[in-house]
Amino acid sequence: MHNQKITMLPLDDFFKSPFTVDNIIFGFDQDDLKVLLIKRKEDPFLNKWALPGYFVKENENLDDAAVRVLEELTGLKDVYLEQVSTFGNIDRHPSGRVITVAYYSLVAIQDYNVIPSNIASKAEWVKIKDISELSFDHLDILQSCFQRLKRKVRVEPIGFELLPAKFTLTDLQHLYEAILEVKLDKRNFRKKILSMDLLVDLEEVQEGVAHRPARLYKFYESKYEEFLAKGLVFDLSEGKSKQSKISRSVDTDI
Amino acid sequence: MHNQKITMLPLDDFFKSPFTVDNIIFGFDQDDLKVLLIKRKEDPFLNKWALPGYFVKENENLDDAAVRVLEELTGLKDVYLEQVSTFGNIDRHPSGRVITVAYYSLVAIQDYNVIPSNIASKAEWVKIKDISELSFDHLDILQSCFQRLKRKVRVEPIGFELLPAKFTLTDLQHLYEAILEVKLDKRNFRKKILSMDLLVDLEEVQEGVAHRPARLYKFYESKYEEFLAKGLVFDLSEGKSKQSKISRSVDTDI
DNA sequence: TCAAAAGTGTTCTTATTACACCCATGG
DNA sequence: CCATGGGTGTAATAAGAACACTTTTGA
Repeated sequence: MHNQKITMLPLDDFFKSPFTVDNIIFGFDQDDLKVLLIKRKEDPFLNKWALPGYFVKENENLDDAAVRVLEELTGLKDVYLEQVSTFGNIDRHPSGRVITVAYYSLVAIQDYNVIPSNIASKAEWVKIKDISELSFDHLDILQSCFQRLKRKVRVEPIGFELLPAKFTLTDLQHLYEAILEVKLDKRNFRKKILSMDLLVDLEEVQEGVAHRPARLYKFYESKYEEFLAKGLVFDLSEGKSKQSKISRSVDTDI
Repeated sequence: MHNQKITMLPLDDFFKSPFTVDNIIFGFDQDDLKVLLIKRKEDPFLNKWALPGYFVKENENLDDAAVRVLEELTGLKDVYLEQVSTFGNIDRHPSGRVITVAYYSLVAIQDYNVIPSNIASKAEWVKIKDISELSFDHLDILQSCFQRLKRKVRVEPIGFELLPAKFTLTDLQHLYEAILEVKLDKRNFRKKILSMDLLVDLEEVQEGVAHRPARLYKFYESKYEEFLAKGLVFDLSEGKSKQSKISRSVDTDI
């Protein structure tokens, strides 16, 4: 205790790096899973597509930076972001070493109005299957977050965030199919999802469709949150492996 | 393209932080899950217990830094480390802002010889349930990694890393019970684990125990790796919720 | 011979899978 | 009246849960 000042090394003795946050915002639109991208108007990667991300400030927690940067570049506000992982290879940024922390989120595309600004000349929802190239190591980051989403979908209910307030069972099935990249059986899907007591039948139907109109549902909010908190395993994929095992997740974070 | 030099901002214009890696090394010993801790011989937190972690160097990838720092502080070599998450709140380090990336690993305690050095005056395996206080925000980091381990155990086989080469079914059951913090039914546990074709009966028994000696098993390596790669759900806990659903994981990383 | 842990099966219940036809609407 | 997607049930199989007694060893 008496020599505290003597043994403490100043932080300036250590290597310091700039660091950024990058956001992967997933949205679902019709039958496609999409990601929000910006077109850069700054070098490096001028005029190239990238994830909306930028530098963290000195007096800003990482999580706060992710929220701020997302809003500055795309206009998206009040989005819940979850940290996924950190990319810190020495050569990942052409201008020098930059460490980046990746965050992800799920949003309903129709609820947000995208306004590009700051270093973004454009901000657009792009189908995930059409993305083959991105700035920096953003394609790796996207892959990593997509893996996380696929995993998460099996352990938590997902959809509230990605679907409009009223949706059909087919919409929900298509969402699961898009994320899991599988085909599901309509009857089994419905049986399972309805047995969970997670949906409320709105006693309304679609209008103006050229076929029998589908019933509309919404999520039963308190039940949805209970499932989120308890983290019940919630696998809707089928025909996989005969070695499947019953599972339950206790944890909240994935 | 013509004005690339003009629009590119130098990285020095942005805030730079020192950053560290912290390692959570889980081990299993008898019936207890343990974590490798060091006693610090440097301020801040002089003489306090902490996770083995230190600053990253300029020309070092994050993953490489985690491996190096672990060896320097505890003598553990050739340990596979997996990134868990990054802690970057502005006030997490008393000397100023330091961002830390947490890594975790599972090892068989008896396979490693712990040698404290560098800023570690001691390095010891400590029972997880006996840890109530750690330096910095290391208790939060530990909690976060323990959650991850609990999740992982349900989605991948675990044990190869934590158990000695030869073990009994009861050892394996106790490992699962320690991680999941539940009691399992002996018959159901054995039925399930043996049906997976993951273990090899060594046709040997324990020696020198004051009770009927148990058979010894080892992991069937190629099968084990196949399970790791395919990520089959592998839940051995019971008596949880009537809402359990059959699940399968496709992803490798957790 | 006693204490301690090993080892072993069955029954009941619940969840998953596979699968095909009629219905309601707009054009 | 036709094309389009909506909506529905059952039977067979597989997996999980609950549960108690006998065996083997060393002390």
